[in-house]
Amino acid sequence: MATKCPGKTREKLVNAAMELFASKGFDKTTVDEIVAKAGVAKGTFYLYFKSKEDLIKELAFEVMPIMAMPSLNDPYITVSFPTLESYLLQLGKEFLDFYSQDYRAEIFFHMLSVRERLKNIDEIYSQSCSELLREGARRITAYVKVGFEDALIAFQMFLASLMHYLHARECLGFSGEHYLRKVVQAVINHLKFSTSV
Amino acid sequence: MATKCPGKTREKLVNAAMELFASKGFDKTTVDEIVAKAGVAKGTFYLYFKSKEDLIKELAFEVMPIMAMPSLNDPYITVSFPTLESYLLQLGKEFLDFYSQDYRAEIFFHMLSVRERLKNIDEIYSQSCSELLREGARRITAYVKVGFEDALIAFQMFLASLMHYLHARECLGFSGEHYLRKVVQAVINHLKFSTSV
Amino acid sequence: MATKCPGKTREKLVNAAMELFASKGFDKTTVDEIVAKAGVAKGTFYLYFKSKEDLIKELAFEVMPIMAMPSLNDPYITVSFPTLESYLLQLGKEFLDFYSQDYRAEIFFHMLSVRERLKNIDEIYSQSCSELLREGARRITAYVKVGFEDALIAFQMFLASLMHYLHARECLGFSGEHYLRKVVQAVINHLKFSTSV
Amino acid sequence: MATKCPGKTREKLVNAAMELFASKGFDKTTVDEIVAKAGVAKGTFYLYFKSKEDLIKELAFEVMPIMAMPSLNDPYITVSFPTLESYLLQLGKEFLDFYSQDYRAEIFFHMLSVRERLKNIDEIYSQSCSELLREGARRITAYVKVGFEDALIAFQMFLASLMHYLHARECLGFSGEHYLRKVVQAVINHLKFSTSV
DNA sequence: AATGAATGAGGATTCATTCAT
DNA sequence: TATGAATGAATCCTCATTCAT
Repeated sequence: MATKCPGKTREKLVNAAMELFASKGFDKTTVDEIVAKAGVAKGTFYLYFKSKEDLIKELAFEVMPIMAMPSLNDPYITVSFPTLESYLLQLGKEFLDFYSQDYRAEIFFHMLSVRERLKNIDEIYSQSCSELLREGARRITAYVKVGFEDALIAFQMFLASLMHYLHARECLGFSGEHYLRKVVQAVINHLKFSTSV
Repeated sequence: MATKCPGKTREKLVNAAMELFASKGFDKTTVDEIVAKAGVAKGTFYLYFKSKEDLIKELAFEVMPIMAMPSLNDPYITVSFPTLESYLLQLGKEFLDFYSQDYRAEIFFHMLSVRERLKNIDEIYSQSCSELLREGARRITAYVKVGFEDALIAFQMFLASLMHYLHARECLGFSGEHYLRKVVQAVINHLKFSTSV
Repeated sequence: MATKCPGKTREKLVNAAMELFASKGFDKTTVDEIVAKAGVAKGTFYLYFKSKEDLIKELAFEVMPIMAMPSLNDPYITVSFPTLESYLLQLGKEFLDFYSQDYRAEIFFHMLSVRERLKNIDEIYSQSCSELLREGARRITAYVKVGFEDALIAFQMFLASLMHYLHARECLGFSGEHYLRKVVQAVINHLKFSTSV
Repeated sequence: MATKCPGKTREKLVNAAMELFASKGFDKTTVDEIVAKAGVAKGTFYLYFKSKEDLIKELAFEVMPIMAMPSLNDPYITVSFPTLESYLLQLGKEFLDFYSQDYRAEIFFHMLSVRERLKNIDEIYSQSCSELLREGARRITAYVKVGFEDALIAFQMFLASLMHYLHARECLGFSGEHYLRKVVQAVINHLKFSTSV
């Protein structure tokens, strides 16, 4: 009954919850299940979280799309990725890899659906989404001569397509990589047009 | 206490549920609330639906994206819309109008998030999504000389962008119409490239 | 499982709760115990009461001192009880009889102690206590020529003594009847003095 | 984190508990709250008290009516207070002053209501109440020529009236002093009668 | 003496579903 | 068809107490 690894209890709870939320949804996952999976007692949960909903906030940030694209914040990126194409491929790969851990996609869609009810989550999402889009657009303008608005639309379409793929995979029949290449190509094509015009 | 308009009970229940699901989510909406809003007795609910989940299936189909684009199935459409651009603008307008009734978008995202758990819904979604994408691609090929796969990607990006707009609206700051024009333009640009190559 | 006596469920719950609250106190009595004693299912409790505290309000009024003295509101009382002494003896007897059902006294003292926390109960008590004192004083003035304030004090002392007896019984060693006679005599004595002056 | 003033921990706990019990009642006050208010750790509580109930006993005695009337045990009192009237006024003043610290009255009523359940408290109360009444009666007989039983009744009525005032204050509308004078007068009046007869 | 993380039995409340009328 | 009282399993959360440090 003693603590095997001190200080890890919170982490154990978060991980257990993550997996359960992914497979069953927030509302259907019980605190009982979380603590059972984490291997701690019921009361322990409430030492670390005020309530079940409190835990949700903890998870919300971790599955946001902005967390899925670390290269978006790497300042030396233009060096490693000389072309926009290679850069977008990198971002796309990161995104698909990140969400290939099923529970992340599940939780993220859950976020979207409960946004209305949970103000905290709504704020986290709105803010991180804005940041993501703006940063993405800024990066594009570093590669190609295009207006910010066009870059924004381009990046949003890129992001939207990746996101849509997460739940339309089986309807499309393409592999992630193939799909990604096609989408990047489409974005590039479109941008070429915007710049040449 | 007698039914004023016989035969409308089921409809009243469906409408009540729709609104409640949209604002509170499936799991948080109780049968009590549904019957209260519908103005019928508790037991009556079970005359029309085997269970709460049974009702969900009823609603699932109604908020699917395929229902949002009636023009996709209109056989005479190429007449009214001579160009791909005008056609996509029409589809996009229909889509945004359809989901401008907030509860539809809410319920749809809810669908996505519970798909894993509710096999029925998963099937409905997969099937209708496939149909939608394929029909959209087919239509594109009627306008421009492009391979089916490219048309599929193009249409999926179009659809994905519209869908993403539903929850990224406030992060973008564009009006629906402006955004739509930009997205259609991007798709067209890309397709021009694909065909010319 | 069928209802033996329709419409009595609420009453059964109230009675069961009354007895349990008396012997264990509000906080220590569980809803489980109440429904077990009432012979209904757990959920049934919440059909009739919003919460456990809601039930308390129901009981609060029933154990108030004003309920213990029905003769206080009988308009023909001066006929049956020609002297103040006989009238006070009657009121006192009613009071002691009422609270001889132990649970009433227990619940009443509980009320006093939770008054601060439960605004509803505080209001019920304050109002019913005012009414009781004022009516008692009015009755006294019908028997003897005395100012209202003196009558009020006299009646309050009478009431206070009876109430104190409920928890000081074993410290005094008198029987209820003997005690009552003494108290009534004291009140009468005092009033005689007030009037003669 | 070290104790600034060693040996004061127990006292800090008692004081914290006193305030909390007064405002929330025993059952609703948690050990968590007590230690938080006292500024010590959870485990420390159990160094000083076997259990929460153990602490209650500690407090019970401190709020008993007998503690409210120190002059009752002063052997030189007949010197300072030559008349019964002046003596009762003194006792009454002490009583009202003592319980004017609200939490004492609150806790005392709480005691009364949990007496049934907590044998320890019941014993403390019974004993201290007996002592109080007997001592009060004895004092009265030192002033006036009256039988012990009559003195007992008189003192009990005096005490009961004061106690009743603690929760009927707002129903009466008198100031404490005015009320006290009236009650003392009534007791004196009654005793005059008893002796003259 | 002091700490505070961990415990787990216990209690309030919810809600989908049934069924006698 | 329609009703709504009754059900009870399921779930969230509390809190007194322990114990290794």
